[in-house]
Amino acid sequence: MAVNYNERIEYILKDYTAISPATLTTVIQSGTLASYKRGETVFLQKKYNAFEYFLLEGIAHRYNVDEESQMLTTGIYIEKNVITPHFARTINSISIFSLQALTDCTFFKIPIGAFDALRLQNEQLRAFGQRVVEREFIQHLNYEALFRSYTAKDRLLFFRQHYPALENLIPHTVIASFLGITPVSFSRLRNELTKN
Amino acid sequence: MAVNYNERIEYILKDYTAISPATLTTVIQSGTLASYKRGETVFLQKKYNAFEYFLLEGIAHRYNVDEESQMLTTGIYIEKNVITPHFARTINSISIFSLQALTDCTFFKIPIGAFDALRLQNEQLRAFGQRVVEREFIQHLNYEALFRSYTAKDRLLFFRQHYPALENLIPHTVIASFLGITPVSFSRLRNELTKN
DNA sequence: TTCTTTTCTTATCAATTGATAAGTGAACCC
DNA sequence: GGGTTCACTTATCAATTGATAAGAAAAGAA
Repeated sequence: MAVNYNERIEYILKDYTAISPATLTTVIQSGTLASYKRGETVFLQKKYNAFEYFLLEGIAHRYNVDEESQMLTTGIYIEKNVITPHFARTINSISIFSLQALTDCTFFKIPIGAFDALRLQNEQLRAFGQRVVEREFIQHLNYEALFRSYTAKDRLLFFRQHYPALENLIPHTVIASFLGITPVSFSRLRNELTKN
Repeated sequence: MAVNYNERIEYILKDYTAISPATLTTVIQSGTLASYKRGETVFLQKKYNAFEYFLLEGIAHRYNVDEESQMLTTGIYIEKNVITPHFARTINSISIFSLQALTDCTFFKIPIGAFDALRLQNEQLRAFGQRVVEREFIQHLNYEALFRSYTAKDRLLFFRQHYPALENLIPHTVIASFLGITPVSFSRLRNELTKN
């Protein structure tokens, strides 16, 4: 079953705001497709990057590496979603986290200069960019509450609601890291929740 | 001892980027001072707000109220700092959190329209705005790691490093909420850490 | 002042989570 | 096929954290 990537770009844009056919065409012409195999890195923390990304197919996660070279997952992206925008994940275009494909992935990527130029000309794309940022902050707010006042079990239930079926598709170590618990605790909670 | 508020506005601006005397004057003329007594609300979640704020004197915190009307503190602001910028804390100028004075506070507030206009004309203020956002995201990243992979004791130590002496100035319930632990656990950790 | 209220501490016990190690099963390599 | 590695589970025990209640100290009110 072949995936229609242009339809997915349209889906993502329209998920945030109204987009005319002309705008859609302009966006599609401004970027290119990029595919990554499971495990490959899309961009690296502390490295230069100057693209916006739409995740068209597959699952990816963002992570940071701490002093003891332990990987910490701080976000998970599923298909038909935008990756956190460039301005919010870089400083002077230097990434503050890494992005890795957890399954085979296809992205649509647009050079940041081209996208900024489009936004200047196009009201719809300005609105799109603004809505993306708004959702990003709402999510941020949810997570602030989630990690401060919910138990690990609650966080797993939250995860299952927001990322259904993902538990069977990506490594449990990644999910456990994302939820802020050890893989052993994660397995224990899974066991406990299936008993009910 | 009287506080020179203009000096503090200058301090805050220059803490982020170079600011000329002319720019400083323009900023000062664009806003007004606003004072709040301890316990008073500066702005409320789900209410309209259209200002940028500099905290010149005092301590404030941002919080949200959950389903069980429990207050959850998600950020603490100390004097000579900017409050999270308008675009990052509102959706269509509706606040996504509340801000409350924890001690008597004095803010410098600028209507968002006036500040946006200044930024359009003034390269220094554009840079200022950008740096504020950058620091905001860096802090966000720190907290993502802090709550996912550090213990409550580590978070308290982090808090003491970043907010020295604050433990004696604001309610412990606020700090405990901010750290994601109960006030009882907070007291226990304080006790444990003084023994060393 | 005295009384009341609020804030913080301490104690006890239960529940959650982590650390470590061993076991199971699947995937992969030769 | 056998053997190895990797991912997940399960078990045991220790450490952390929460819930509840009671006590001590500080702040406010009359």
